[in-house]
Amino acid sequence: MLDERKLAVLRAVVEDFVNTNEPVGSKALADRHRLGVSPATIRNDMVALEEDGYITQPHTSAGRVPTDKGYRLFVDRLSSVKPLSSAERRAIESFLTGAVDLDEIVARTVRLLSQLTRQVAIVQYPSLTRSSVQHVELIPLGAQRVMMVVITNTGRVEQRVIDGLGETKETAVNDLRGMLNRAISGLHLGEVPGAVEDLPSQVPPEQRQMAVSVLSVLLESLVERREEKIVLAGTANLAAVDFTASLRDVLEALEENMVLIRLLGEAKDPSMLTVRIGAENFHEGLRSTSVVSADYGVGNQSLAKIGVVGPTRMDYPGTMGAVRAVARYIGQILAGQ
Amino acid sequence: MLDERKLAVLRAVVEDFVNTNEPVGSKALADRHRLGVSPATIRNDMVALEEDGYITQPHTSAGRVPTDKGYRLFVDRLSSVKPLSSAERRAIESFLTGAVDLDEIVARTVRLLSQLTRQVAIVQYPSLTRSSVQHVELIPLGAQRVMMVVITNTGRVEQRVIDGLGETKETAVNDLRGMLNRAISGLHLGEVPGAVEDLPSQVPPEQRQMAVSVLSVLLESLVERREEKIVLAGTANLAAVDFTASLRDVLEALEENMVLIRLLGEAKDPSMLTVRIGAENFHEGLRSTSVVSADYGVGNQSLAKIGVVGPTRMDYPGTMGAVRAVARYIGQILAGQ
DNA sequence: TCCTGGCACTCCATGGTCCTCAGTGCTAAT
DNA sequence: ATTAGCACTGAGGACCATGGAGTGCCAGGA
Repeated sequence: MLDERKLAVLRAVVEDFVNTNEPVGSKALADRHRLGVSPATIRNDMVALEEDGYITQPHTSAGRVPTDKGYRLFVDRLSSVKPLSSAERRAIESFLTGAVDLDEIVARTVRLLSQLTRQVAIVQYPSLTRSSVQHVELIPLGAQRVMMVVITNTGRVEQRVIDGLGETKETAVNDLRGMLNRAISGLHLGEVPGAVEDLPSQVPPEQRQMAVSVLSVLLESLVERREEKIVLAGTANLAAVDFTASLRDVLEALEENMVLIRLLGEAKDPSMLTVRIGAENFHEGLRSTSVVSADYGVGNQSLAKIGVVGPTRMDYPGTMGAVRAVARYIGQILAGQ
Repeated sequence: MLDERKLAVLRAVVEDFVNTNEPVGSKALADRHRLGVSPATIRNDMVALEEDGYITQPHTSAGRVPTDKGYRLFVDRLSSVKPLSSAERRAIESFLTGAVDLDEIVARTVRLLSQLTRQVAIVQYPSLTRSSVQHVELIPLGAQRVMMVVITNTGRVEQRVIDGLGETKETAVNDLRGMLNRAISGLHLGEVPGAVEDLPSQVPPEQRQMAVSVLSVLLESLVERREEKIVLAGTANLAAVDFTASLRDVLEALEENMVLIRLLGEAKDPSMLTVRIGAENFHEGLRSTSVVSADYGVGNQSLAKIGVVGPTRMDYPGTMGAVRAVARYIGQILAGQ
């Protein structure tokens, strides 16, 4: 069983290993931390911790290194999220003020987060799923084509060119625009398909083909691509880390949008910090990394996630603090927009 | 002076070094290439080449390695751009067909280029500078705000929310939209500032403030941010390379948008391939990389650039071939849109 | 005059040996 | 239960010898 002191030893091992990146021995522990016992006692505790799988030795006659399970216990029970320093708070404010549009908010956020944590930061664009339609615009481009622009209440804009409509009259486009907006503005995106279902039957037959084309593109753009956009920054910070897996594998994983989406997607409890450690990640190339992620949104409505990817050997309290703070801050910015 | 044979030796040194990543010696050269002379003769030529600074020895009793100057001569006079294999041509076609909008074209292009070259690819969005206004749309968002969408003939869409207009009437917005489109659609972006100069004087005084706000945002979005968007892919390919500079420096440089823009921007002769080798790059962190870049556009109008960043020790003919082919292909796609 | 074979030389890379030392597990004493 | 003491282990660094790839130079040959 793990008594108080063994837990203290584990905490000390994690902290020292994160700092030094070297296996930590019993003597070093006794020196640096006030555990009140001798190295020999610590050694006994270490044997117990090793038997339970929380720490391991790279080889005999080396110090101990935390296992994934050890980090997990550390995160769950032995550490608390570290609040940001006031300097860091100021950095956040100065970084995010003055962003003119959603693209810029996201771009700045991801850079900010990577600089705060000195790791790779990931930011997902606000999801379309939970947002609602603010306005749909149809803009004739020449005689054959129409551009559709959908604006959501989260500031996100989707645009598409719709082609091959045959001859389209300006007035017909205007009619359709009006009809569309009456039908769906203010609705949540999930409600859009139902709301437009019987729209084609309401337009004059000679315009029906155009209406159908426009609607199919509309549905496609809202439903199919909804979680797609993700931005990342700070890959340079990976160069400093020596991974057990190859750096190449990690970089490759990070270039796959689908991987990133799943990585952020697997949070259990929304509005909470989620930490996935080492082998808890589904992706092969990320077995030696940890992911700290959080939801952001306005009010208690979650719009999307942000996260940080780094070596399992990371400063969890600090990283968690930064992720949480940035997530909250984005929420405020978006609410203010 | 450099006679034919010395040039042949230099070419052989570059080719072998690119293949093997090891200093190449006189004997190996004589074996692998049909130079028709003995190793001793090659050695003499190498001494000459070294005196002129085209190759160098990592240490005595090692083979020779090309210098930046050597690569430069190789690129300028000793190699020709390698046409793509038919498999590669097919890859390009299948990769780019089916892209629905500009974002997707760019995203696919950059992945394609990085896969073809196995290096880091950079793609710049079509510049606004040389494109012309297709349509300007003003969309009221609630009573106080207006969204402006500018669509260019290259498929690029800029959008901005304009805030703090006070009470804006729907009809006033419509009037302004019509006036704007009459004034600037079809114009090159460079001509826009002149064309809208006296527009405020033409609107009724009570709407003048709104008009001024909208115009200032319009000019700002077109002029100030024009070259900003750049996308990159394939950083994982850097992991395989051992740089003399640190990998971190290279990754950091590649995360700076401004650096990338300058990197692509410094082409001398548009519509041609540009190669910058090693120290020819202005940026510290990129001293051990080479950049191959090219313009793309429709007709003979250059819209923006694409490029590849890799180690100076790269397959120049192959990389140049891929960059040129992809640049041409994007041109076609954009023209067809 | 240019090329080539021969030769002595240089220096890196490889691998073996030895040694140090941090850290361990175990035992006996407190 | 804790601790001091001690023998043991294995990684890593220093040192050295060796092999070999590659060189520069020179003298002889086309």
